[in-house]
Amino acid sequence: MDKSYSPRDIEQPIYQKWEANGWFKPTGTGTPYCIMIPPPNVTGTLHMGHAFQHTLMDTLTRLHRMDGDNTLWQPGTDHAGIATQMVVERQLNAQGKNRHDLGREKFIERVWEWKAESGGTINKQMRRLGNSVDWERDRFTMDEGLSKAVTEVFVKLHEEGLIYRGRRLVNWDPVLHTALSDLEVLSEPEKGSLWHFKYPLADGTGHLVVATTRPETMLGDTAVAVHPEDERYQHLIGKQIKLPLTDRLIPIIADYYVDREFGTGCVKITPAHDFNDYEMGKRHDLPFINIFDASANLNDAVPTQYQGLERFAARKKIVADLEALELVEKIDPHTLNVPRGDRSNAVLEPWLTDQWYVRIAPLAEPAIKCVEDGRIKFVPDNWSKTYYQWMHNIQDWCISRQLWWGHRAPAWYDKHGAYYVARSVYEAYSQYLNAIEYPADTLTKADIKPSDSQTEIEEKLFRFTGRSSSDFGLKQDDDVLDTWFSSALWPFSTLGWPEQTPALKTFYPTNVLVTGFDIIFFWVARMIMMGLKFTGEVPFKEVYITGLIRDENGDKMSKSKGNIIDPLDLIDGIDLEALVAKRTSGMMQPHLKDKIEKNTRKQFPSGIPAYGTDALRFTFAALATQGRDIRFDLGRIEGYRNFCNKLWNAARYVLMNTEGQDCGLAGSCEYSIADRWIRSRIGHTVEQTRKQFEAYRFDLASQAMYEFAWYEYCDWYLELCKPVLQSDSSTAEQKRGTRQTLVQVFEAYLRLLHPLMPFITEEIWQAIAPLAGKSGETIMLQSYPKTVDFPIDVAADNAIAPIKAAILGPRQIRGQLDVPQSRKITLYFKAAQAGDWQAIADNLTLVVGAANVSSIIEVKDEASLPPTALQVVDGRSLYAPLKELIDDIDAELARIEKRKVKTAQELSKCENKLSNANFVANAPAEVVEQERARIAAFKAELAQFEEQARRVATLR
RNA sequence: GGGCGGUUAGCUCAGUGGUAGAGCACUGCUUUCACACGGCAGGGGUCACAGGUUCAAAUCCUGUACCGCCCA
Repeated sequence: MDKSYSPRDIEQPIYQKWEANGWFKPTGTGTPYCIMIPPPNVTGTLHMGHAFQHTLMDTLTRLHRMDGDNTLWQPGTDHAGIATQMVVERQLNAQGKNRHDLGREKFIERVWEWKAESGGTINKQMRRLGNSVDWERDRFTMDEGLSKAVTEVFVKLHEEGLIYRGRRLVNWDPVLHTALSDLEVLSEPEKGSLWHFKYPLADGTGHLVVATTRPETMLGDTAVAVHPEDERYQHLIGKQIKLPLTDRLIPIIADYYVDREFGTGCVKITPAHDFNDYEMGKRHDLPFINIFDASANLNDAVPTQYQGLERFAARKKIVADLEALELVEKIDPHTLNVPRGDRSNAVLEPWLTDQWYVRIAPLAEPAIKCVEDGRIKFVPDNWSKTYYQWMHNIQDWCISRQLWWGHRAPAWYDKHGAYYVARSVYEAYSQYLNAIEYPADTLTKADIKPSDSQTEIEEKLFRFTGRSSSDFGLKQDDDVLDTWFSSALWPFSTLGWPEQTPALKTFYPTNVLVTGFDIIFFWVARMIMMGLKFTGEVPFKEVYITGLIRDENGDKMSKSKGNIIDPLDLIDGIDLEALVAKRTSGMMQPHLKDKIEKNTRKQFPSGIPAYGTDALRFTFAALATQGRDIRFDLGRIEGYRNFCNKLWNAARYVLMNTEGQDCGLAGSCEYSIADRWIRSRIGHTVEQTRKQFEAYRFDLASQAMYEFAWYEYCDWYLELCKPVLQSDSSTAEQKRGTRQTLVQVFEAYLRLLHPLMPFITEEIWQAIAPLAGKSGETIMLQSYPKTVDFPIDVAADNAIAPIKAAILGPRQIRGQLDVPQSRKITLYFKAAQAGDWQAIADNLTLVVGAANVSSIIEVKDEASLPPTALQVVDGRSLYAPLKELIDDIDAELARIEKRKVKTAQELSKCENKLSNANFVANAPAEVVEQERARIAAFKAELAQFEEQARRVATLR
């Protein structure tokens, strides 16, 4: 092994070997275990959140694979309708073109080209992250198979009346010219105004005052509403208003929906441009006057002087015109929720259109039930409440989008606007002919086959019937479906549904979904609904909800904030200039550039060093607490990079002491107490790690592994090995026992750690495994360690305590008296319990070597000691002759005093507890006993310090 | 308005009834035989606040304050 740890050199060759050997594929034997990747946007890149979740998924995947399961981690990407279309349109804009210049077909070709160009980025990133997905099963939501699933689901839902076409208000994006679902609307409070307008009564008896936040919609008003019990307006109900700026008369109606407290208590009603007014319009049978076109400019339903005006220009003009008519009573500042599109950020308009909807209530009910009855479990469990709350208030889902990129709705229209939802154009024609009572065998007679393209079908049909396209042709719906509609089918469509494939039978329902809480509604809930509907089973048994990765200030990472960190930059490192360039290029809001540059230079004055994949992965695991927000700070990853370095060097040490030597593979071995102890500890660590992984506590699992490696194996065991291995007095059996333990424990530990840190463990394992008698091409297919492999050894755990005390005592004395650790001293040891001295005596070489003392002497009577420094460790007293340490008596006295104060504090805490009669009476006996024992120990310690102080003082 | 979460060391966070913890940062010592990306020793916290339950509360309950997220 190289002298220094260099992740850059080891990681990618290892990954290539794994992939080339096909080791990521399910083995075909064992219990099936499957995780579906949440498909990222095919043209995007993986951000920190992806890298985080992928780490957790890969860890679970590797763990189960090593545990013998038939393991599949299913990869893939989605087509991200709006996002992708926007990117390609922007590319066209840069060339001074738009999508309409190209036409639909050419435009879609362009998108596919762009997908081919950029689509590899994510897969490349995943390989760098070590993700062990089955690449041969890579899927894309627009693949033929997955598209077939989309069509099948659409047709079936339509057949059952669960998909319908409806004309109603939708959230319309006037910039992107498409409808959006409720979830894609972001409402934020924004500063605006509340305009108070006088609306004259038609009978000339005066006016009333309406308050509105959207003056421009007044041209579409078809009523004014008051609360039915509002005493102020009783006399007006039923009268007519002469709507200013128009010639219309509109009624004054009464409706309980009106909030008497808001504004004047009179509300203008614009049924075609407000969701609440829409409902009221239906209740009162009001006209729906649509005053906007698709870009939210005023259309020809308004008086000529306003036609063609952009909506906010219209607002200004209308207010000005009303002012001229002295119909504006007042304008108050007002904060209102403004709905904006999550992609375009444009202010959305409620707009009357025809769209496809999924009737959601019948799907939601079983989806709620399967969480209630535990067939699906959220981890942490709290998230089920979020899920319920949304599911109980769920609205029908608008699934059509007026885009070009996506799955086109499988519906065909005839010239009368009647539509035929069908699995193919052939089926559509067949339905159509049937609907218009054309002879049923026309298609067959015209020699039309189900596999024919639309062009072929129509050519043959028109030739056969002698009719024309304009008269007889069908036209497919222009709309595409919400990307989430196809994502909702992901757990079964990727496995081959609607075919009953072996993969589907084996891996569905999948085991766990790992995702962020931000897409519980978008995705998780919809997968559950669709999974239950079309397979009769839940799509996954558990949903592990991760926190969201934020920057060091707790802010969400986003391109516009310029605080994004590319996971690959943490792996490879990046210099400051490149980082600044990356963060400030291709910005949507160029005016933020200076600020972003300044912040970046401040936060990373010398760029980002290379930490390697393993350190990054370990950091993610350590940060995977149950909290909702995860602040990513470089200090953490640096610490875990150091951990990698520690492991690397520990491996070098182990190899230096075992390579080419007898590691006891054949001959007999004698285990030292340290050997037995570390075997017991790795067993304990295996148990903890398995338990925490089981509970998705990646943070606690990583902590258990970190602590074992650093604090037990490196800090203690490697040190305790040295005396045995270096001493001439230890026997061959003893040396073999220690060498064997060194390699066996380390080898097991590498397997334990492998799912989290795949690369460094593989690299080291290749060198260590043969010495431990293990063979195999790769660590990733070895068995995951089991607790029974290293049973707990209570006797060894007990015996190591006095040994540790004998080593810590002199170390602490030297440290506290500022004496170099290298100075050899005589050590006096006073036992705390039976067996203490025996443990020391049995391991004299070990202790003398590790403690760096010249000799250890058992103390029976303190009076016989020379003047010494005292340290109490874990109840055991350790003395070292002062003359071997220092000349300064006061230094030792001061040190003793400090220890004394600490002990006295602890003692008084315990005494307070025990002096409470209720405590003694009510607390469990063992707790009381424990307190009593602690008091005794503290008292003994205090007495020793006092005696010590007295004796040392006499030296003055 | 409804729902959910947070407040523990300088910073980032573990810790669900019984001796307050980790990483980073900080201080001193240590560059010799795995590792200075190291070792050893050490300093630092009335666990947001107020009540309550309990022999015992960071932990359970109630309320308050502040911060945050989701939904309407």
